Amino acid sequence: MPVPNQIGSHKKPSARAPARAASGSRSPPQAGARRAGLGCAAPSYGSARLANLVSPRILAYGSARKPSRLMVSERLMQMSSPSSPTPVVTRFAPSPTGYLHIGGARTALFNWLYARGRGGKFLLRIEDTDRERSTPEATAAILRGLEWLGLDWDGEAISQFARRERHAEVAREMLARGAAYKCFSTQEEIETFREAARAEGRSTLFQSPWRDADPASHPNAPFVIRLKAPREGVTVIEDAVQGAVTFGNDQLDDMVCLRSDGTPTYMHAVVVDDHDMKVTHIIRGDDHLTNAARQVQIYRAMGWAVPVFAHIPLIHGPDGKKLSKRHGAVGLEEYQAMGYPAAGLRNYLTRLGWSHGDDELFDDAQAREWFDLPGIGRAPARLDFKKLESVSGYHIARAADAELLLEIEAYLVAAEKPALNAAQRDGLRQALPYTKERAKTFPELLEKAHFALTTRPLELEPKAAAALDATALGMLRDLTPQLQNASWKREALEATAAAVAEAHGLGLGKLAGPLRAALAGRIVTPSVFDMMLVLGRDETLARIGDQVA
RNA sequence: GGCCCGUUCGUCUAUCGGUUAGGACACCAGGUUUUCAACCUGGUAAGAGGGGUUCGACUCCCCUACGGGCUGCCA
Repeated sequence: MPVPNQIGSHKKPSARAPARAASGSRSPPQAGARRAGLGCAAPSYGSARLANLVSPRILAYGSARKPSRLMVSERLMQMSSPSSPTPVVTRFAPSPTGYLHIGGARTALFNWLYARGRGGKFLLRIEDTDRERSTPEATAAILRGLEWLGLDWDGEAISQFARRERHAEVAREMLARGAAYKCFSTQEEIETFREAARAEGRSTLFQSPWRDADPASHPNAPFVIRLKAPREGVTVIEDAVQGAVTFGNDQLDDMVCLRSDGTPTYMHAVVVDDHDMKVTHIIRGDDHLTNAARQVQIYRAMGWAVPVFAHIPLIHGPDGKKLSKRHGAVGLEEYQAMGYPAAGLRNYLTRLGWSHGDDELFDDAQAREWFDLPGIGRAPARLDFKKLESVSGYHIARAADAELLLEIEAYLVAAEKPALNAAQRDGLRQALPYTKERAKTFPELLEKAHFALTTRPLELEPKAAAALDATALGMLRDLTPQLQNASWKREALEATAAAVAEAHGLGLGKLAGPLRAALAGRIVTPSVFDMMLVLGRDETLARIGDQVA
């Protein structure tokens, strides 16, 4: 687990490094030339590295069909080939407006897997520019969630809000480059424009009258800085998951980069931050696919290298609808509180919307090795708790006892259940080998380990009490002296029990039921012999004695 | 409304023009068994619909339907 991270550190070299250190070494921008010559009919990647990504066909005809996934993946492979030393840098950039959404957790997981599998970096950035909705509590919840899921990030989490000066600086530079302009239109004017457009059935995308205005005519009034986006041609996103996605530039308006109060918009801040953080691969929800087109225009306006985009489908609820609170658990913490092990959730979430052939169950090392962008599906996946349970059971069964114990205690805290006392912890530790193989969740495991957590006198469940009828008690009485002398080994105990049952002309099953009831007070438990081994001779005899007395 | 994305068993998915369309979860049946499980064996179950292209389409193209996203001085 990473050391607790501080938000908003200004010491972060990657965050505060001057822009020229990053962009100065890259190929010179060609955006200007392209805009003049081609009207931006073709994507103008500011980097030779990324130019590989685009097939000649796409470059020549922006509206060309999307290439097959194979074509895309081949180009991606070229990119990460040894000839390209660029280290992979991914990031997770949640808004701190609530809990960590399970879908967001999966996005973080994909980014983490991709970076970690390639010796790259996984960064965390908190998008807290919306001061109204951002809270420190939400940030803390996100960090806590990521730590629980086992997704460690490099360096300190970066606060986007803390970087607002840098965002403004870039906006001003765009202004200086002629790639942006000051817009003095008021919100009311824009609204009026939109209403009129709607009424006439025109596009409601705002067209500012200030786009080509003479600076001499600028009033002394508040203004926003808008991107001077190309109006002709198309913008193509070469997406590692969705393929080439083409947007007509007439669908993209001159978005606001800097608000009239001097703060950056999300669209602008992401691009600046991703560039400054040297992010090479942006893996995020496909609700950002359209945004990507607008963001690419900012990259081009600044002559920056465009990162690889991978827009992954969102997770849906079991009914196929967008995952929301009415589906039950949406926050990652709820999953911890339900008692799923982190490793199981990682495995399940990784497999949800991504595949590596028929592989279903794997550990982190395998996931890191196998995870790749072409394996990501394009359709939204539904949450299936049955499968989550199954996968979780697999991971509980193969977890080391010591770690399991720690995780179970953390679960107890998360679920707001009473903590284990020393005796219970010890009992659970001993019962673990006999219970973990058959539990899908921690509460289920605890239920099966109940016999080792409880103390005499046992409270009998009604069904357990019913199992202790006269015949049963008779057998238990006969069993007692045998147990006092038996060797406390599984085989010996089995033989002893079988002999007593046989003496009564019954099968072992007829004895096991009552014995189970006496030892655990319940009828759902591990093997009676396993329980006897865990309990020890004295406790076993005492519990039987409590019933036969 | 406009633009963009998606659609293989109930669910997650494999399939990269030629397969009896495979696996996993779930479900059903049987086996094993000291309960619940776990485990073993077997089974039911799928290419949204319609047109093309092709000797041959789940795979490529078009249309329709359905689902989702974007269309903000939110992120």
